[in-house]
Amino acid sequence: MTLSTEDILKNLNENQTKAVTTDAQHALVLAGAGSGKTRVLVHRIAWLISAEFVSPYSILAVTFTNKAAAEMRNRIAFMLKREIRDMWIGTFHGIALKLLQINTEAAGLPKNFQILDSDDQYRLIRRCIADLELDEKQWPPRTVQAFINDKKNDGLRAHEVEDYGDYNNQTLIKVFGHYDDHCQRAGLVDFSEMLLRAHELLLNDEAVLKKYRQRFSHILVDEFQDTNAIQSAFIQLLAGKNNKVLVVGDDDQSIYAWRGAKVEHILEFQTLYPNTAMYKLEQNYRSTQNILDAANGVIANNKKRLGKDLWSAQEKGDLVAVYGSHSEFDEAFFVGETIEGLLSEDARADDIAILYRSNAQSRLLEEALLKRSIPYQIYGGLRFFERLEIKDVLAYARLVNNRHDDIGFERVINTPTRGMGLKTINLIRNYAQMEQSSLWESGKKLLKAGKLSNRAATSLAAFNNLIDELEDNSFSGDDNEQNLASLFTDIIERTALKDHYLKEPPEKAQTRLENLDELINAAEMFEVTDEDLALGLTPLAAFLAQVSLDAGDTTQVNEPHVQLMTLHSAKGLEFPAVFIVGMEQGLFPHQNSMEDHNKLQEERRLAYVGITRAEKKLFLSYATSRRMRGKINACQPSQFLREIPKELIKQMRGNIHPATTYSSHTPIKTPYQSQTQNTNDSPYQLGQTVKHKSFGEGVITDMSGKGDYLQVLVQFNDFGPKVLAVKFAKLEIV
DNA sequence: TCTACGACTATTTTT
DNA sequence: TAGTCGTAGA
Repeated sequence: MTLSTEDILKNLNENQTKAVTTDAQHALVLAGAGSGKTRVLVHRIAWLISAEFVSPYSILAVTFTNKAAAEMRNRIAFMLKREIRDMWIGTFHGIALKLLQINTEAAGLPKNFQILDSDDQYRLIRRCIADLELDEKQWPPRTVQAFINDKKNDGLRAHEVEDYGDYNNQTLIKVFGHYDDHCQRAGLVDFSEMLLRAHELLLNDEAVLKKYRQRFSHILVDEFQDTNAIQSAFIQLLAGKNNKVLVVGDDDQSIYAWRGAKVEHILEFQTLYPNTAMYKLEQNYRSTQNILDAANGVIANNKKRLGKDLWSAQEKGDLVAVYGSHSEFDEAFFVGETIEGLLSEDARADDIAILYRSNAQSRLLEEALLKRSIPYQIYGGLRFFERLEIKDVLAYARLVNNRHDDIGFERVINTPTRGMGLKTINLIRNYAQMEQSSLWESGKKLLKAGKLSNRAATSLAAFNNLIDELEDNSFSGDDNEQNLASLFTDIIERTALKDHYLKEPPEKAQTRLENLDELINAAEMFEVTDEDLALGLTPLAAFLAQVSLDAGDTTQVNEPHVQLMTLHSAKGLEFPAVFIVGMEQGLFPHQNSMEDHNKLQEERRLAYVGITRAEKKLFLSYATSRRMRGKINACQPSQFLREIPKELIKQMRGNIHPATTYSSHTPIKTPYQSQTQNTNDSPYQLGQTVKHKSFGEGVITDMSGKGDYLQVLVQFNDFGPKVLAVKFAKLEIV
C-alpha cells in the first residue's frame, strides 16, 4: 500500500509543498525558525519514495546530531507506516564511519580501527607533545588539539598546512604530523579524521566514488548552515554532476562558526550548485507575532543575510517582558518568583526554559529554583558515555576487543592502582616507541625478556591474564555468542573497579555505581544489526563503535522540570515560556566576541535563536551589576535589547537605555518591586544610614528581593553607589 | 600512592 | 570566586 500524494501534501503550506515536490535538480530550502524544517525533509523523503518511486536505497539523509537523525527516521516510518531499511539516515560522522567500515582497506585503515573521542584525542596529543619534548606550558594541549581539528575540518593534513616559516606555526604542524603518524600506525580515527578520511576515500578511489555516486541519487542535508568545509566538500563530491541535492537550513541560525561551520556554504549554495531552486519558509507556527517581530528586529541588524521575514498567523500575544535587576542575585530571584507565578497559573514546569550564554550562570538560577522547590533539569555537562567510570570500564572492554588499543591500555593499566607506577609505564612506552609496537605487545616483550622489576612483572602478567580471561569468559553458552552484559559485569567485578570507586565519598560512589548499572543495561539492550554482522564486527566492536558516536542522552523524563540550558543547546527546541538571562554587554554578546564584526553577528544570531524558542511568553533580564571571576562589574544592558522595537517591550523594571540606569536616588517603582517590598521583613529600610566594613557609611536608596536575596543600593559617602547582597555585606545600621 | 596546596584559568559543543 | 590540574612531599 502506498501513500497517496494527497496524504503527503496535506497539512503543508504553499511553500512547503513547493519544496517537497520540487523537480529542480538542487533545492535550497531556507527555513526560518519554527517554519517546519524537519517537516519538509520528512515529507520530501516520503514524496520521493511514494510519488516519484525513488528507491529508499538511493536516498541519503544527513543530520548533525543523533537525535535529529533518530527523529527523522521515526517520522518517516510513521508516515509511510513502515520501516525504511535501505535508506541511509545518519549524522555526518555516522555516515562517514559507515563508509570507512565498509571500505576499510581502500581507506587505508586496519580492519579493527578504533575511534578516539575528544578526551582520548586530548590525552594522545599530550603524549605527542611529551614525545617531541615540548613544554606543555608553551604548547597547551587544548590549543594544539584545536589547531589539529581546525585544520582537519578545513580538509588539511599536516603536510598541507601552509608553513609561513613561523616557528609557532611550524611546531604546531610538527605535532600535528607526529599525532597523525601515531594514529595511522595504531589505527586510530578521531572525529575530524572520520570526515576527512571518508572524503579522501571518495576523492582517491574512483571505483568507490562511482559506486556511491550511482547509489545516492538523492542527497538531503539538514541544518546546512552548520556544515564545515570538509562536510560541504563531501556532499559536493558525492553529488557529482547528476545527483540531486536538497539542503535545508537557516543562515540566521548559524551559531557554530567557532567550531568550523561556515555560513558561506548556505549563502553560496546557488553558486556552488547550478540549477538550484530556492524556497523560503517564512511562516512560523511556533511563536506569537510580537515575539517574531522582536526576533526580526534584532536579526535585521546583521549584514550578511539571505534575508527572511518570519510571520505568524497567530495573535500578537504578550509583549516581551524586560527586567533590569541590580545584580545576578536579584535576577535569579526575579526568575524564580516569576516562574512560581507561572506555575500557579496554568503552566507546567516543562513549559518553561531558562536560557543563558554560559554554563557558569546556571548556579544561582538553580539555587533560586531549589529554594522554591521548583523541579528543574540542567542540560549539558558530562554525558553518559563521557563519565569517568564509564570510560574506565569501556577502556577494559576496548582492550578485550583489541589488545593494541593503546588509549585503553594507558587508561587502565594502573586503574585501579596495581603497582604499575610511572617508571614501569614509561619503560613500556619507550620500548613500544622504539619497536613501533603497541603498548600491550611491548609490555609482553619486556616481561619475557625479564626487564621488569619483580613487582611490576607480577602485576603486568596478572593484568595480561585478566584481559585474556575477560575475553574468554565473555563467550558463554552453547552458541558461543559474546554476551556484552556479562562481559561488563565481569569487568566491574574482576578488575576491582567497584571497590576503587567505593573509596570515594559515598554520594559520588553511589552515582558511579548507578551509572555502571546503567551501562550494563545499555549493553543488555544493545542489538547487533545485520549490517554490523555483514561488516564482520563482533558484538563488542559494534557496541564500542556506537557508543563512541553517541555519547548518550542523560536526560530522563519523568516528572515535568523547568529546563536550564545554554542558548546553543536550545537550538531546535521550543517552549511556551522562555527566560533569557544575563542580557548584558560583555556577557551576551560575550566579551570575546564584541570586537570582531563577524563574531558579533554570530552572537546576534544566537540572540535570534534564543528569542525564537519562545511560543507565548518571553522574559529577558539583565543585571546592572554582576560578579564575574570574583570581581563585581558594573554592566550595561545588552545592545540586543535595544535592537528590539520599543513598542514590543514591556519594561518591568529598570531602563535598557543606559543613561538613566542605576544611580538614581529615587527607587524605581514598579508593580513587581512594590510587591516584594510589601513582604520585606528585613531590618533595613529605604533612607536608612548603614555602615559597611570597607565602604564606610552610606544611605540605602533602593531595595529589591527578599530573604537571602535581599539587595540594597547604597550611596556611600566615599565610594558612590554600590549594590550589595544583604546576606553577604554585613551592613551595620547606624 | 595518596594528599594537600598552589597555580592557573575562566564561551558556546557535537561527533 | 571556584573549580581543575599538576607537583611536591609524606
